Amino acid sequence: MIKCAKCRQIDFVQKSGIVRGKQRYFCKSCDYHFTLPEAVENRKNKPRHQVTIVDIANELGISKSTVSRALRGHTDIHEGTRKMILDLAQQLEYQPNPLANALLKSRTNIVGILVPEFRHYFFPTVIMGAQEILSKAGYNVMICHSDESYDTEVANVKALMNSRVDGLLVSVTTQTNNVDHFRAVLRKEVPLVFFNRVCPELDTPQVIVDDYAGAFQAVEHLVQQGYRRIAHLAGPVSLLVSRLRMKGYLDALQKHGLPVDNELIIHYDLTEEKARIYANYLLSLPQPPDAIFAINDPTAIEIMLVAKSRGVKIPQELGIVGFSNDPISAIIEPPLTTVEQPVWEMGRQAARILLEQMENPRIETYQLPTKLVVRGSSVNC
Amino acid sequence: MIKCAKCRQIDFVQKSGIVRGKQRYFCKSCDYHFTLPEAVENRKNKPRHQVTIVDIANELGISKSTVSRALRGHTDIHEGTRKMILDLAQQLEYQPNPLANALLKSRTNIVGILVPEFRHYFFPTVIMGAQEILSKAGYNVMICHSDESYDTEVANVKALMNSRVDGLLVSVTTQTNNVDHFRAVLRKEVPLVFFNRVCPELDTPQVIVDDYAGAFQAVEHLVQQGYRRIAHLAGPVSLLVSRLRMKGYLDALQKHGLPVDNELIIHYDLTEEKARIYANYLLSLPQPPDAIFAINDPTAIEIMLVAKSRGVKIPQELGIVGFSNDPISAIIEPPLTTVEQPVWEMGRQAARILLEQMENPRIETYQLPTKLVVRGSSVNC
DNA sequence: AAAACTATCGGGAACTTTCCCGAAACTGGT
DNA sequence: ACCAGTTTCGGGAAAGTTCCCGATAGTTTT
Repeated sequence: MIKCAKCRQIDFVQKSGIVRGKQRYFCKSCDYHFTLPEAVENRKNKPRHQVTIVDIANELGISKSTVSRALRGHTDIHEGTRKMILDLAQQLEYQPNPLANALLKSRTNIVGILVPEFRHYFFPTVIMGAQEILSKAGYNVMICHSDESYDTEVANVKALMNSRVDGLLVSVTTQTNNVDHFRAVLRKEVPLVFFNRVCPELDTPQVIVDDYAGAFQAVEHLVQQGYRRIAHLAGPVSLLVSRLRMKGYLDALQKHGLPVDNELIIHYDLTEEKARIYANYLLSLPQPPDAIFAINDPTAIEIMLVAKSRGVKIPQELGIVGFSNDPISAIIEPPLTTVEQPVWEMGRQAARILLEQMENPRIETYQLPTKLVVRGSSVNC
Repeated sequence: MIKCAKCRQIDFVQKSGIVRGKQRYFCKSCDYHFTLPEAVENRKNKPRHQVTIVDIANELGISKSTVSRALRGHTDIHEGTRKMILDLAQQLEYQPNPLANALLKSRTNIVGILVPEFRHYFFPTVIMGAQEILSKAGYNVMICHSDESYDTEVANVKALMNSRVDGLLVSVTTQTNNVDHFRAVLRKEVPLVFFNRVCPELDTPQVIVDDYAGAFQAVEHLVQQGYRRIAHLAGPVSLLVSRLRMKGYLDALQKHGLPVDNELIIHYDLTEEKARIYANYLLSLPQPPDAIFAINDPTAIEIMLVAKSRGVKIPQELGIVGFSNDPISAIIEPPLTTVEQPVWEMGRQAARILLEQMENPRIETYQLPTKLVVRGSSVNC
């Protein structure tokens, strides 16, 4: 009843157990185990055949090597053959499969970008700048945001690395104190460039703006406008930006012989709620400040809103200066004095450095200029 | 002097041309062509060996199939062996190569998101919502922005498809009239979901908000506040959102017996410059409007700025209502009345539908609710 | 006309993983 | 000891490219 799959005889075939639910047989004659082949209809529903290089080769009766060479623009090929191949490729709408290429060369042509947040003007704009350069260079971009959470950042770095990105552009969270996950990236020799919120303790390029000079100018401007009791709502100490702007603030005070009052210096985590809380705190001090230098524009704007709600007049009773020239700062009433930084250019620059890093690794810190933009929130006339 | 690579004799060897810069030889004895092997140091500098499944197999003296099964949590394997493999994998920090998997299964676990711009609150927020759902489902996200350019959009779709994304989340540009590039996506059976700026002519799911009701309420609110000559600065006719909000505007006017003045209806391309130009145009009309319903918040804000610069008082001389409740609209002075839409939720919803689409394709339009948020810019008391 | 080249092409390994299916090594029961 | 049945493992194809290198046919040189 059962024919041996090999010798086609039926006499020596006997049952021999069950494998994966299917009856197995054994032919004593040819000493051969086998199971009955399934109906072919169970052929696994392929997703839809893609036209490949082999299809072209078969169609033309040549080898896939030749097709590959033609498509890659290699020299080692006859002009006629190349034309033939190119024409057919076009006709069949051949699209090379980047996955195969990536597997072979172990490079994906994808760059990962990791930012802490996405809600304000700053990071989306940096990303656009970076994307401009990267897509020109033939790279795709994979964007993650860590939502200011250290754990998410670690997870994202892992996910990006697992996706085998060819490089990483990163701005860390306010919580990032441990940088082991970035060390792992460097250990695997994946190019890594930090921007804005950088990691100076790591031996890899960093792109920042001249935070010190910007902060210094901002505070000096406040002094020149006659403000004397200038507070600073700063970012977390973990961030280099915070420390640099802080130093600019302190040095400007010192230059003009103003005392440093620790009561007026607050580090916070850059969340909206905390900004409001500390703004309220500052304004309800027995001796409240007559001006506040904020770590960035969103912070400055929260301060303005709090001041307004308390009936504190800007700039008469309170001067305010922010940092980064978010478009919103020109719109708000009164318009916000702020330190302009080339945001878009920062993305471009970071991308360029990343690309260069892939060719010839070099560790350097790049600094972009800042410029004070004076508006109504600080002109005490 | 030259030994034949085959027979090891030297007598019959003679030169036989040059291939790729290297001297080639021919052995008459064994009828064999050969070149001298290069020094091995030229071995191509591999990027750094990745630990693979084969490394584990070799280390343990078992086959790669077994390792694969163990790692994939297959049942067909001895508990002891599995533990051994898992332990070694952990020790070697084995990371499966998603590229090989992608090539084999032809799915990348990447979803492409394509938006027209990136500068305002809306799209980044939608993206965050989508990302939340998608990353939970194990997908990475590749983001492109077309910068409101049709050509860039086409190029981006092509790039994304070429990267073999498993699905696409799209909001089209203001210029998009031809949708052949999306038809190509559908033809390749790649799941595609539109959101916000949708393509109703394509048979694929669309996620929108109740634009009609939102617009209707907004305009009705203006009427109830006593405004009688209400203009509408609308988006391009190509976008469904524009048409729906327009219909809401018209119907609200009609319901309250107000005439429709075509002079007061302007379609524009959503750029800042044009917004300013048309705002100025409206306000310098012989019979200027006493209120403007703007297609979205950025437009409304441009109008406010223009009005301010012309000394037009808001809301006394000009009522303004926007659409989408951009956070900036609560901050600006006076605060902007606007139609709130669940932006974050729109991203989540679009992502969920895309995921469902991958399992069982179904064409449907999903509508999220809107809600009027009344603020100072329209309360004419 | 042999020798020395050149231009062009083909074969097959390699990249890493999954999956199919056959096979060996057990387990118990007779 | 023999057999049915089960558990566990290995071999090898497949996915789509690129690249190395050997091979062939035609062309020029001596």
